Amino acid sequence: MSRGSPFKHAKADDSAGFLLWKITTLWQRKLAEVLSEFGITQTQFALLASLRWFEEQQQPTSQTHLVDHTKIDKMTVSKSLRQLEAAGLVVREPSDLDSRATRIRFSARGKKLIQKAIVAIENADAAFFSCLNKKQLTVYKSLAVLIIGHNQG
Amino acid sequence: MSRGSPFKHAKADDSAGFLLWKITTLWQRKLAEVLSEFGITQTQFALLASLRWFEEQQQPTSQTHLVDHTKIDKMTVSKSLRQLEAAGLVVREPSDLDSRATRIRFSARGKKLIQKAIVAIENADAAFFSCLNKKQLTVYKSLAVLIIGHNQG
DNA sequence: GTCATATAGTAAACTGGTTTACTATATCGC
DNA sequence: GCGATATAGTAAACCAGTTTACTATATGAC
Repeated sequence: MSRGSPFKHAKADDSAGFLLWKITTLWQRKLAEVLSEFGITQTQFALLASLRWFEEQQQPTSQTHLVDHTKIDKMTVSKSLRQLEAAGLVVREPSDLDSRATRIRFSARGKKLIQKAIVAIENADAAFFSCLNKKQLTVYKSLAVLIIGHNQG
Repeated sequence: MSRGSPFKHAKADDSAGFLLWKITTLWQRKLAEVLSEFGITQTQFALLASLRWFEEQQQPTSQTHLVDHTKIDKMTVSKSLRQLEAAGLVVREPSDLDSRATRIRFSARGKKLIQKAIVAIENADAAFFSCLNKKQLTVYKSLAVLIIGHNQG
């Protein structure tokens, strides 16, 4: 934690974790703002994006698949998918492979929405990091990959 | 968002925002784990750390000061401070400068706890970023500062 | 002084998400 | 097959934090 003003201005002598916290706050805010246009939360976005990935692989998708893939806890996944169903963005139906499981699919509306949402997020992303030039962005991302590798599992 | 597996492995061709989201998740998890030993949330930690900063400046601190400083919304600040008061970590008393305002101070226990918590967080921070050497860390932080500067206000 | 406006803080209702404890089905060892 | 164990999903209670709408005090214009 900075020995100077810990919250007002980002400084290079702030700890990495503190800078991370600030970036995150700003990024989350932007994310929430973009997603609110689509009427979905970050969690729901992650689930839909994950679902899209499974559908691209042509894999029938259960809630458990989404849990494993997104690392979102299963109760949250259960509730969020019911909300998404209520919003008409996904369809839930009993799996024919495993009668305990629920198969999740996009509705037509849901598929369209996630396409658009992903584009919007990509744009927001580009804008957020637009102060870095190509080289800096590459460096930033490679360091990020290092940190992630170091801290997961 | 990656065109490959979007959630399993961090890759340098993932978008910066997606990598940020992953790092953040990992960092928040670690943070929550460390803070749970002290029985406080991240929000409460931020408030206590901010309060410590004000007390170091020898400034009498109101809830509004904490709101401005931490950018946490005022209702959350109000509730969190009441919890912290109930936990015996801070003292709330009417301000003598402004009779609408509440002055916030550490209890002895609160002061001790935040010292220790800050050390614990600093250690967690060092461990989290320990895969970067000194130079890399400096680069990472300077890019972070750029990004923050670009995106706030 | 007094009226209009701004500020400090909060109650109540709500939201998103987690924890705990459970049901129902599947699978594995025998 | 059949009993033990694991897995898919959920209901209910709970928790942290936000939104909305409000009270009370302070401040500024006149």
